[in-house]
Amino acid sequence: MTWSFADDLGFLMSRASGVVVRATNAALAEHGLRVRPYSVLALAAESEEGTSQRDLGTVLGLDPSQVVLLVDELVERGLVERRPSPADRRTRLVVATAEGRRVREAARQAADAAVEGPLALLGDAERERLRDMLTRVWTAAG
Amino acid sequence: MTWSFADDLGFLMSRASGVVVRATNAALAEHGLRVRPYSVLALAAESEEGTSQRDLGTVLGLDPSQVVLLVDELVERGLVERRPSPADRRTRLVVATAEGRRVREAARQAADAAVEGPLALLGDAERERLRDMLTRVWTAAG
DNA sequence: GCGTATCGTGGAGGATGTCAACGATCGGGG
DNA sequence: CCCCGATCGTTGACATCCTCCACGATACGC
Repeated sequence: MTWSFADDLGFLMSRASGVVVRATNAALAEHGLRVRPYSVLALAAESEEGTSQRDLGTVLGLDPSQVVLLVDELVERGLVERRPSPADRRTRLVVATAEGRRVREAARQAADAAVEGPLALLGDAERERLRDMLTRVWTAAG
Repeated sequence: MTWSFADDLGFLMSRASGVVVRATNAALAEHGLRVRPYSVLALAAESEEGTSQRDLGTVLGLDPSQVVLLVDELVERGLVERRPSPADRRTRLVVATAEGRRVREAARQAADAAVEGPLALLGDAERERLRDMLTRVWTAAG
């Protein structure tokens, strides 16, 4: 049986991303994380000096008000900390703690492994093409 | 500037589908619809006899309890109606009204046009490949 | 017939997205 | 040097959306 939606790109992208997100969430649950807090933690751990909350929001496509809550949660659990920026007293730099970096690394491996399920039917070259196309869709919208 | 997320397929799929969904919602707003109610309406309009709410849920990946509310909303606006099934008194067939079919057609054209923005950078052959890959991701998760 | 499964419905709770407002701070133009 | 508009973080409100659980009504297999 085939429906009009089976060839609708918007529908397919929603369903596929839902599948991947759910698989990732299930894997992250062992580490007490979900996709959103994990992405904040991972991005904060990318730089030694830390990342401003505004930058976290822009890169991850999150409203600043959501970043506050996510960072609050991570601070609560000792995975990141807020530091004053030496250059701008308005901004607060979010930097991962040693514990945060450990958790992030373990979570990353779990997430990568979990995603292999849904992506099993895609070869390396295909994934590369998929990455390329999705990036173009993303950037075409500013 | 490039981050670790820029090549994460899960992240890209979420962002890209978000872009498409937002563009679609904006286009559907002129017709007083959003993506979810629209998809229910469209699927109901696919068959003359109507579609059971359970089937709507399974096909669209929605919880049955959500389908109830979405159908309620569409009934309220006279776009669909619930009919008893001749074969099973438990199921209620959701069938689009004449008005519902008109709205659905207009909404479809608006949605198709809106999606051309984000997908502008993809050629026809690429869209076909994208469809194929996303379908495999979707079905790989059963 | 009787037990089990299914359909629609209702309700709870959490997660997510969007928007408006506000104090504190920065930066630039006069 | 001072003021004004812009920016950063934060809070609050609100709508959407997802995931469960429970229930009455009905169907179906044994």
